[in-house]
Amino acid sequence: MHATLDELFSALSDTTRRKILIMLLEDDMAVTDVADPFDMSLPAISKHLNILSNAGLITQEKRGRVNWCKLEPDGLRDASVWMLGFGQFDILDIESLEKLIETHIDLTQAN
Amino acid sequence: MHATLDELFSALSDTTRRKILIMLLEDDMAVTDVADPFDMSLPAISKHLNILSNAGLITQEKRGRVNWCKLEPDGLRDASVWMLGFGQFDILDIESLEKLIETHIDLTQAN
DNA sequence: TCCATATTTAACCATATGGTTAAATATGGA
DNA sequence: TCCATATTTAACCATATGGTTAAATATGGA
Repeated sequence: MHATLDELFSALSDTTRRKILIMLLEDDMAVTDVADPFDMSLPAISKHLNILSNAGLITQEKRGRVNWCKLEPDGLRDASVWMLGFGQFDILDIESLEKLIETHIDLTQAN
Repeated sequence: MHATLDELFSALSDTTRRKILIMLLEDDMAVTDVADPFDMSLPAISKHLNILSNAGLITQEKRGRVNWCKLEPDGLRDASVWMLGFGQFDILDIESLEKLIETHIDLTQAN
């Protein structure tokens, strides 16, 4: 039931969907609220959310009549692994990568 | 003339194209040689190569009648930046990321 | 029970995608 | 000059994608 890399990258290849992911970084959201900032019909957003679900990037949980969308934390993993495994470590110069990690560790220890 | 993230992720969302990128990691290749392992017509491969070019993932250089394809080292950068900037640093657990970096630094210094 | 709210399903449409084969083009070499 | 090799272009095709509107469905609340 693992999403394929095709599904993953394909899900990421649409601006609307990437924006939705960023929004969900903030907090879980109902479908209607996800749709709000977009100049697009609700069914269109519903379809985008399905694509994100199938790609394993979000999960949806129906409580009452509200369908809550939340980010799936591991969703990007396979794509990241492919990109790093691809071996072009210089993609991000190592320095800025290290800085990111340090920041992350600081945040982790601050917890 | 920068490729969009849409183009980038879309280019990566096809198995054939990802395989081509891996092949080019080895060495630059002529179109015919890229096509060889695939059960697919030459024009189909030619189109895939165009998509990879437009996404900024490869460059092509015509020498004589041969069109040489080579990996564009920075091609994945924007996609990586998006994914890291997305903030899910735990995608790859930090430890394995650090190991990758150490390995990379070792290789760099061995040069 | 009945209406409002939240969301999905169905039917449709235009365009994009990934493939095909046949023909065109350009270069190399005898 | 003429053929072979390398590749692209053109025309086509089936299916996928991203959108629409209208109708259906399910739950909440008065």
